[in-house]
Amino acid sequence: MSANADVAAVLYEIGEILTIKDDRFRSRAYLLAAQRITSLTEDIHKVKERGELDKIPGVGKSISATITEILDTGESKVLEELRESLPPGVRQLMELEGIGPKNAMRLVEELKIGSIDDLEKAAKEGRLRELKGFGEKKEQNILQSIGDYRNKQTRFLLGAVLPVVDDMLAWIKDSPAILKAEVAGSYRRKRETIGDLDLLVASNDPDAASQRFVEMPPVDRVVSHGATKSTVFLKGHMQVDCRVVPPEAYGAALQYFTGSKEHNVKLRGISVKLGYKLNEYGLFMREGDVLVASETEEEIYAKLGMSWIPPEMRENRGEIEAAMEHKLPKLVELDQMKGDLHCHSKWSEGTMTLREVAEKALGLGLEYVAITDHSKSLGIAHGLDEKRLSEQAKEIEAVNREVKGVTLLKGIECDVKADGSMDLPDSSLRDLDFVVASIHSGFKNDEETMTNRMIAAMHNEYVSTIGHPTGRIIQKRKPYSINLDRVLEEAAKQRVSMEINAYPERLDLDDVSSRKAIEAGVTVTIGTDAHALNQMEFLPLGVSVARRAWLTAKDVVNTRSVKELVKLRRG
DNA sequence: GCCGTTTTCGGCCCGACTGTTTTCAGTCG
Repeated sequence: MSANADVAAVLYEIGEILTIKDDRFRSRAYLLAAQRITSLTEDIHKVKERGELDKIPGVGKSISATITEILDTGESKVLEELRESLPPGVRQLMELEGIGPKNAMRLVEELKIGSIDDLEKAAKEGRLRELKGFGEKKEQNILQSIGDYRNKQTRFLLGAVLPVVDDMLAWIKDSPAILKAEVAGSYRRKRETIGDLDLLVASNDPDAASQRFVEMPPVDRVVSHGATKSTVFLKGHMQVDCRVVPPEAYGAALQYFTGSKEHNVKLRGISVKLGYKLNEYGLFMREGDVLVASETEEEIYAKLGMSWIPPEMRENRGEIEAAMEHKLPKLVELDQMKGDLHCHSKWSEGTMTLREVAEKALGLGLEYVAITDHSKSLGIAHGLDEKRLSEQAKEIEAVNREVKGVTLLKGIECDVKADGSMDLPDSSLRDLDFVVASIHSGFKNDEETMTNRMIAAMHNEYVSTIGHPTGRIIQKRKPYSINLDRVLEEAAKQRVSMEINAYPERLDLDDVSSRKAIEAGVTVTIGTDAHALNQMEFLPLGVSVARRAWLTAKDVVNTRSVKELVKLRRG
């Protein structure tokens, strides 16, 4: 899949530079094409071989030729020429909040500023105000932005912002001025990382509501504070934008601020064609500004001739077309999840006893949890050998007798050795209900080696699923090289599932690869990989990935009952 | 550059806030 990522990166950069050059429409064309290719589940080489590049939505003759050039030569003349046409330093300056293309160009061309360090020096010396339109205040803001930029964590893990959101909503809702509040944006779409939080508030007293917002305890600095729109930074450098709207416009505002931007642009284009105008206050007739819908998202989508689209799907990946034909899939829901299929305990590197796991599962409303401690090669994690595994089985049976209403499944997260064989003998695996096979070593091996290793593991008849199949750690470790097409083809043949690991740093497989798995005829299992009791609460994160991948209940093994699950055993 | 219930040319989404240019451009989402 890296060819898709490479092509998308080139198209994206072309689009970015065209934006700087104020070539709005060509820029949009490239950015849209880049986005469509990012979410393409098929290897773009195959599309090219079929001669169907221009059948990809947003790709026409010209971009199709550019893609061919990238795939054949690894380069793009269009991009090279654009890069050369841009004075050095412009793109770096635009990394700063408040500096856009216009000001970046002027700073570089008129003041010969070539980097953020240059800019800081000039601002401190008061030289920026030489430029028309720049004053003392702007200089101060630029210095502030440079400070933010140097401290900034670019994006936050979805799992890490959940508690921040809970606290914020509790504070906001505890005010009589505020009628409704929720977080929209990429948080509501459940992207794996979140750039900032978009808080939406319904109120008939916007001044009081905004005031309540900027007075939140964790606020470090107020960036802007208007009647209906305010922005703050929290301690820890997370940005939160707040919009206040009257309650009758709440649905329109929720739709608007949930995005994605590309989804909304497309929706507003369709509105125009139907004679409407769509903004954060509602859907209006163009003639005379007559309000058509605004209270709920459902009404707005309905007036545009569409089914309501779940937020996780709003990425302009074909969901609008599907909604117009009323052919959206019925996405898997959290309350359909009957169990957790990856969980550690004190027997290896977890911190909780089996009994605690069972009781926590009851509290979460689960019917079962697969106990999948590490196997013996992971000495550092106190992995289980044959003997301890059979001792653990006895304890599992005892807990199952004592704690009613939930079943612990006997399982293992079995290490896949370098040659693709399993770390425990079949005589041990045979007695288990659920086997997660995971690779924990040799991440630097080449694609052929890793792919063959994984495929060999799937040939063991006791393996149920492949754990965290790409090994990536978000923002820390790239996926190891595997040929996912080959792996999925073999998984379908061997009837082995692929895991969506719900641990916040992993979320592996990701949304696009999970979609690809289903298209290849492979089911997915969702596991929290919990090492502590509260980590069993990560299950919703895994469900979010599945929903972003358009998965339905039948695609996800966790929706099966214990009986059905045990029937799925291959060995 | 792409696209088509405005159809092969002429469109291409919409509004709030800031700073400073007394009427608006730039930036952001």
